[in-house]
Amino acid sequence: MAARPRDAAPVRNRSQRPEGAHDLHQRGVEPVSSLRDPHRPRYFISIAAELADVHPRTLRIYEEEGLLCPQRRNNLRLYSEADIRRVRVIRFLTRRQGVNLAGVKVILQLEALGKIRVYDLFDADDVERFVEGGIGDDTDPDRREL
Amino acid sequence: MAARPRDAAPVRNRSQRPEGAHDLHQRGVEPVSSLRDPHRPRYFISIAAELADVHPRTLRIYEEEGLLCPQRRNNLRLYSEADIRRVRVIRFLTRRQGVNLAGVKVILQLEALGKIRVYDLFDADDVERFVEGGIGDDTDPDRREL
DNA sequence: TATGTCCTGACAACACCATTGTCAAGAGTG
DNA sequence: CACTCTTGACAATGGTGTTGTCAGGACATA
Repeated sequence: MAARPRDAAPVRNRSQRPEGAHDLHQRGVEPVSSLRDPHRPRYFISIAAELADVHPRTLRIYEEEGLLCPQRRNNLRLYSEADIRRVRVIRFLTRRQGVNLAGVKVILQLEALGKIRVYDLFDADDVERFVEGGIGDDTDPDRREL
Repeated sequence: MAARPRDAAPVRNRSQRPEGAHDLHQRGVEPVSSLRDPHRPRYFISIAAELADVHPRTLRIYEEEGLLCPQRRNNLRLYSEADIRRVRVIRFLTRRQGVNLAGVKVILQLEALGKIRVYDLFDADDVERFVEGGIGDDTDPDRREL
């Protein structure tokens, strides 16, 4: 494989983190909930892609499709942990359940309306494997099972 | 177009109707509800396909996918009006909303669980155009609007 | 007997979808 | 300067949904 092109399989670059991100990565320090606000925009697209296990190009497409709406700062997308979790739900529905994006939209709208919870629709362990796992604490969900 | 091959775009053949079907087609006779039991298996696959505006091959695939379960008599599929209505809902979700079959399964399961009604999720007129319309009285939904 | 329609299992064509890849040109940051 | 971001665009690949078609057999009807 040649030199890694731009937006290729993402590699974490700490310098990309917005203000405050470093604090969250001190090993063994459990962040106070005010630091772990799940809606706080904190990750650049390459990091969010890595945490969500999708391509940055895919995140841009999800936004175009109306599935995501990350905040902007100086026209840079900043993803929150809630955004990342949402992408993981989408990933669960598309990869694991084979639902296409049109179907995902319907299902997520039902969840937004409070009629369902994706968690309750499928095997909890199955959903958990896709959706939960390190975001703020940077552990890889698959690696956690080792 | 050459001679119509088997299972091609369906053409109604009255001889295919199971017992009792003729009674329902007397013009101007409003059937008693006991005749119009929506769960009564009454239509061969070619007629059901025509009424649902899909191909017989598609009905067989829906059955394979677990989306439909028509009754059998002497190993012949017999579809009820409820079956046909269900196919029309599937058609609405796939053609109109672009949802794939995996997504349709999730949505229909939610309806079966009583959590949602597909009718309430979308514009009622839109759903109506796809789902309602002559089944027992053999009017074509699109033709009704003329 | 002949015809029509059904059955299962199988392969295929075509249009569309989802994800990724790549590119150019520009902007911002260190 | 190097890196990463932005938008807009085109393309490759594997998968999906619908339809088409085939063979061989079963059943009903004329």
